Amino acid sequence: MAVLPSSSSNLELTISVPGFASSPVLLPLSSVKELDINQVPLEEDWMASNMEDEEEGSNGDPPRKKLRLTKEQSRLLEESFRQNHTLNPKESLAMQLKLRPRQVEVWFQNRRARSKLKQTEMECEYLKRWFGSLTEQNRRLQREVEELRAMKVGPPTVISPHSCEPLPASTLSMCPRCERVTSTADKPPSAAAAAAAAATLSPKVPPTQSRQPSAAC
DNA sequence: AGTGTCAAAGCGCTCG
DNA sequence: CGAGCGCTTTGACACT
Repeated sequence: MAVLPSSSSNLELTISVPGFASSPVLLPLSSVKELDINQVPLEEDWMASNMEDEEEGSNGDPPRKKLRLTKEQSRLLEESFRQNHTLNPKESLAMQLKLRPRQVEVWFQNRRARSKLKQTEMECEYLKRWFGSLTEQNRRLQREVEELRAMKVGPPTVISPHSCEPLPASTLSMCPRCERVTSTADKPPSAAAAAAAAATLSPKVPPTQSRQPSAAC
């Protein structure tokens, strides 16, 4: 994932749809809002409650206290996450934040999960839009076919320059650039043409803008 | 009361 | 075999 400078209140994400160059997208980070709402506890009080948590677990059913990270802790964690999505070395960061290494580890795990979730949501959103535009394009082409059928123009007789025989109408198509009738029977699709067709199908460019004049001529 | 968020825990998988 | 990680669930807390 690309790392770009961003403010601490933004969650940096990239979307990686197959065939697409990943593009960073900035999203609001909801956790910051929550931390703003909360009063930041005094360091000593907060640490005291943290250390109480550390003692738990020796006997059965210890009450699990909800930990709230301070603004500064969140900021440092986010900064560290932006530099590297995996945690290393965990002890030094934990010491810097006055947290247990396990807490820092868990934070990174959760942070990665949130990142992935956001990315999945964005991919889903993108695919929905893509599906919509493909549906629209399909509708347009269907209409075009109907119009052409309605014209009921007799098929032109085209003599192949190679075989000197009349070509079947089904093999003929109009080049949109030079507006000449070409035949697919004369020229079987090359590997390059197939690749170009695949490129048209793959979402490298917005689907509605991907129709280029064919390179038949 | 219902819902959303997020720290934390538990479990299984992979890898060196 | 242990460390590290992903995935899922749990529970505390805030907000409506």
